[in-house]
Amino acid sequence: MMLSGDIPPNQTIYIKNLNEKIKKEELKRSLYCLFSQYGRILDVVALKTPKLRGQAWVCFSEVTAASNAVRQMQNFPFYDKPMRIQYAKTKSDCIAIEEGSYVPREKKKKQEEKAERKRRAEDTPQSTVPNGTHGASNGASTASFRQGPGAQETAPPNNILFIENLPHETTGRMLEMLFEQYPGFKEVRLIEAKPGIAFVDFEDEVQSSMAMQALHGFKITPQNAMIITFAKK
DNA sequence: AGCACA
Repeated sequence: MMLSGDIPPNQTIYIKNLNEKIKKEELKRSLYCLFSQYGRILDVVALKTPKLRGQAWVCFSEVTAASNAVRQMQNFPFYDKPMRIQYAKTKSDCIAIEEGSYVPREKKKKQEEKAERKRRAEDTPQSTVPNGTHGASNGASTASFRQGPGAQETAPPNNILFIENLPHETTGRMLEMLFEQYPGFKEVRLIEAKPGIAFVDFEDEVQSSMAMQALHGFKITPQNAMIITFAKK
């Protein structure tokens, strides 16, 4: 049983059945946030051409990351549509470049060039992104991968985030100020019996993922970088 | 359904 459709493993995953109403830039950012839990992402490609809308490619630095993503995120409801994920059929340019094997592809035929010009016109300029994603970040917030390829217990996405390593003095209000700037925020729950941890609720897993990506590693004090994972179900 | 990187 090869459910992935007979495509051999690839560092890049191909995603289809994406919600076509989402603007390209937002889609790419959300995919980046959602998939960065599986490994380092080198590139996210999404086009809004008639032929390519509703699809995207996410390039990982490791095949194992791609494999985990294909399995664990299969059918994940993303903007109200289940993602269909396969390995990409070909090697991504960004991967080839990293390997030093990149050769610019053949010049396109006239036909295709015409189609491409047409696409430029249709790919209407998207209004600039409204939300303040780049709000809070101090130094250590971007990279969330300590473990190398190998041991990996990635919790499945959850609309509830689990926060650890908080200073015991942390108040609910402090955490609210950090998390409420992200769309879908509902509430912070401190655990009285267990100082240093908290749960933060979001409307859905996509939104919790965005906040996690943005705030993981955020230093509340120099000794207290927040550790954020999806809460266990 | 549809596999690109300009």
